[in-house]
Amino acid sequence: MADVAREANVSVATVSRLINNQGVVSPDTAERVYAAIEKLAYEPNLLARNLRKNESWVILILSPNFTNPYYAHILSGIGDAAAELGYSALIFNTADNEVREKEGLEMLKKHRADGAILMASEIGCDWLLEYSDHYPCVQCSEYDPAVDIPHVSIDNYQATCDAMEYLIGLGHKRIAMISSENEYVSTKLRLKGYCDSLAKHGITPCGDHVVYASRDYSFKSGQVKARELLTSSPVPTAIFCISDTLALGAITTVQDMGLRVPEDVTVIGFDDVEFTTMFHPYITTVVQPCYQLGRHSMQLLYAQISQKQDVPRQQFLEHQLNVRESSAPPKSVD
Amino acid sequence: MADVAREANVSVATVSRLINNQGVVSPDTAERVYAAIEKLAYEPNLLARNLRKNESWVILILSPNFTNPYYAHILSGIGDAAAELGYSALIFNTADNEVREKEGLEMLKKHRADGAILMASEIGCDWLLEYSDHYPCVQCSEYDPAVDIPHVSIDNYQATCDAMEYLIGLGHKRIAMISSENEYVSTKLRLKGYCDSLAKHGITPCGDHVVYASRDYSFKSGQVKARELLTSSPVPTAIFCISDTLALGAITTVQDMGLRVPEDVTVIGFDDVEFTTMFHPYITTVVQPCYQLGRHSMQLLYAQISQKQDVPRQQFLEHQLNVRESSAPPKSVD
DNA sequence: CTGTTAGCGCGTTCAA
DNA sequence: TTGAACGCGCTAACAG
Repeated sequence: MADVAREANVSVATVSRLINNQGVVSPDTAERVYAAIEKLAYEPNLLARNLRKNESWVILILSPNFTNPYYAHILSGIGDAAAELGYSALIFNTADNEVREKEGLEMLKKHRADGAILMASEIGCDWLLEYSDHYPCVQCSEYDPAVDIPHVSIDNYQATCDAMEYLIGLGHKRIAMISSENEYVSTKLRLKGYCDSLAKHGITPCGDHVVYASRDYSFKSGQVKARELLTSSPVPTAIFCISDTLALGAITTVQDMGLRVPEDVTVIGFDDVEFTTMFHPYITTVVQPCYQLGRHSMQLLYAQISQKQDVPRQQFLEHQLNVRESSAPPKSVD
Repeated sequence: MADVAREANVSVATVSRLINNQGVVSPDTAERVYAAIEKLAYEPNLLARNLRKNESWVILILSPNFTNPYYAHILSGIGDAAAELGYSALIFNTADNEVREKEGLEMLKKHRADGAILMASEIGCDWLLEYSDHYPCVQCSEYDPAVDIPHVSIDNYQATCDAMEYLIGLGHKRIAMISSENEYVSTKLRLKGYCDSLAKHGITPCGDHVVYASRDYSFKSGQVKARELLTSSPVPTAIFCISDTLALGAITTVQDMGLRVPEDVTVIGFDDVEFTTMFHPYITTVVQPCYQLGRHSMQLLYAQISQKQDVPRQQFLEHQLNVRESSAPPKSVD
C-alpha cells in the first residue's frame, strides 16, 4: 500500500479511502491511485485489514461429515450464500464428537471466524450457549427447542403428518417406522408426528413397529431394521423411514426377501437426495430443501454478525411430499 | 495478552515467549503466566499473530462442486489432513468456471490463504503457473502433464488397462466406452488405455463405440449415451464407463431396454462411490482412493508451504479393480 | 479534499 | 531470565 501511495504521489490514507469507498477523493487523484494499483498489481492484505477492523470475514461450518449428500447440499448452500456476502467458508469436521465440536468453536475465540453454523446438534445442547452468547451462531436442521439459538429447519412434525396422511389415505393401517437412535429434534418430532397421525385415525400402533437404526442413518442399518420389521407379526404393509438411505436399505431388503416394492410393501423416505430417482422403484419421499436450508442459515448468521435488529430465532422452510414409485395401496385392506 | 501479562506481573514478551515455546522462561514465572491464562480464559488472537508472521494457516480448496461424492470424499481427506497439521480449510466453489477459479486464487494474493489445492484442472491450464509460481499450489486428480505443478492422482492409464485386460480376459471383443466431453487428463489417459488395450489384443475398435457424455458425468447423460450404444450396430457386449454415475445410468438404460446386466451386457464403472453396492447388480469398478488423494494433496501442499526441499512434482496412488456383479463373460463368443 | 498519526495484538529484536 | 520498544499493513480520527 505504501508502494501504491508513493507511485501515485499520495498518502496511504488516500489509497485506503479509495479502496474502501470512504470519504471523498478528487477524480484525478483517484485516477492516479487506480493506475498505481493496476501497475503494481496491488491487493490489500486481509491479514492487516482484518486485524485493524477486528473481523475475519470468515464463517465456520461444523458438520459431522461432508460426504453424506444431505450435509453436502447444505454445505453447498452455505458456501454460495457466504461467497455472495463476501465471506469465506471454513469447514470443520466434528466427526459427530462433542469434543471436536468444542474445538471447532474455539476458532471463534481465536478470531479465526466471525460466526459459526452448526449442523446436527442434539437435544440437550445447552452447553452451546456458552459460545452462542458471545459469538454469532446458527443451527441448521437440528436444534434444541429448549435452547435459544437461532435456527433454520423444516417443520418436521407437519412433514411427517403429511406423509402419514398420505399412507393412511392409501389404505395402510399397519404402518411401521424406521427411526434412529440419535437425539435429534427431527427424530423426536417425526416420531411424534407418526404417533399422533395414527392416533388421529384411531389406529393403535403395534409396539414392534417402531425400530431404531444407527445414529447416522446408515444403509446397512436400514437393511437390518427392515428385516426385523418384515419378520415381526403382524407384518407391516408400509414402512416410513426417516431418511432416504434407510429407505433404500429397506427396499433392498424387501426385495432380497422375495417381496416387491410397492406391491407387497410400501416404503417411503425422507430428505430426497440424488439416488431416490436413480433406479426403480423411484422412492416416494419427503423433500427437504437442503441447499436453501444452507443459504438461509448463512443469511441468518449474517444478520447476527451485522447486528441487525430482530433476528428471527426460528425459521421454517417449506417441505413437500414427492410421490413416486415406492408407494401404493396395500394389497388387501383388512 | 496485556491482561494476562498484568495479571501475572510479567511483560507481554514473556507471555508470548511462553505460548510459542520460544526462549527460556523460569518455571515459577511460567506457572504464574499459565495460571493467568487459565483464569482469564485467554486465547491468542490469530488475526494479530498471523499478520505479524505473515501467514494465515489457512488453505484453500477449489472444487467445481461439493455435492458430487467423488469430490466430497477428497474434500474430507484434505480437511482431516489439514486439521492434523494445524490448518483450517477454506472451501471455494468454482462452479466449473475459470473466472471463478481465478477469483478463488486471488485469495492467495490477499493473504487469506497460504496455499491452494485445485481439483478438476483441465488440459491447457498454463495460466495457473501465474499463481503456482508465486504461491504453493497442488493439483488433485487432474493436471496437465505439460504444466509443472505438483499433483497427486492415480495412474489412469494403467488403471484403464487393468479394467480392459479384465474385460478382454472375460472374452469380450465388442467393448464400448462412455467417455466424457471434458478435457481432463484422466479422460485422455483412459481413452488411450482403452485404445491401446484393444490394439494390443488385435481388436479393431468400432468407431461408434466411443461416445462422450456430459463434462460432469451426469447420470442422465450416461443413460442417453448407453441408449446410443445399444442401438448402434454391432451392439457392444460390454460398456466401460469412466465414472460410476455414468455406469449407473448405463445400467438403468440397459434394464429399461429389456436387457439384463451382466447376462446380456457387462457394465463397469470408475471411482467406486457409495452407491456401487447399494443395489443389484453391485457395480464392478476401478477403485480410486479419494480420501487418500485428498490427504496426500494436503501433505504435498504442506511440504511446499514449509519450503521443504525436493517436493515431488508427481505422486501416484494405488488403484484397484473391484469385480462385483455387473460384469460377466459375453453370452456368445463370436 | 488530503496527509499525519495512532494503534489493532502480536512476535521479535536488543539491552539489561 | 526478563522487559522495552518496534513494526507487520491497514483503517480511522483528526488536523489542515
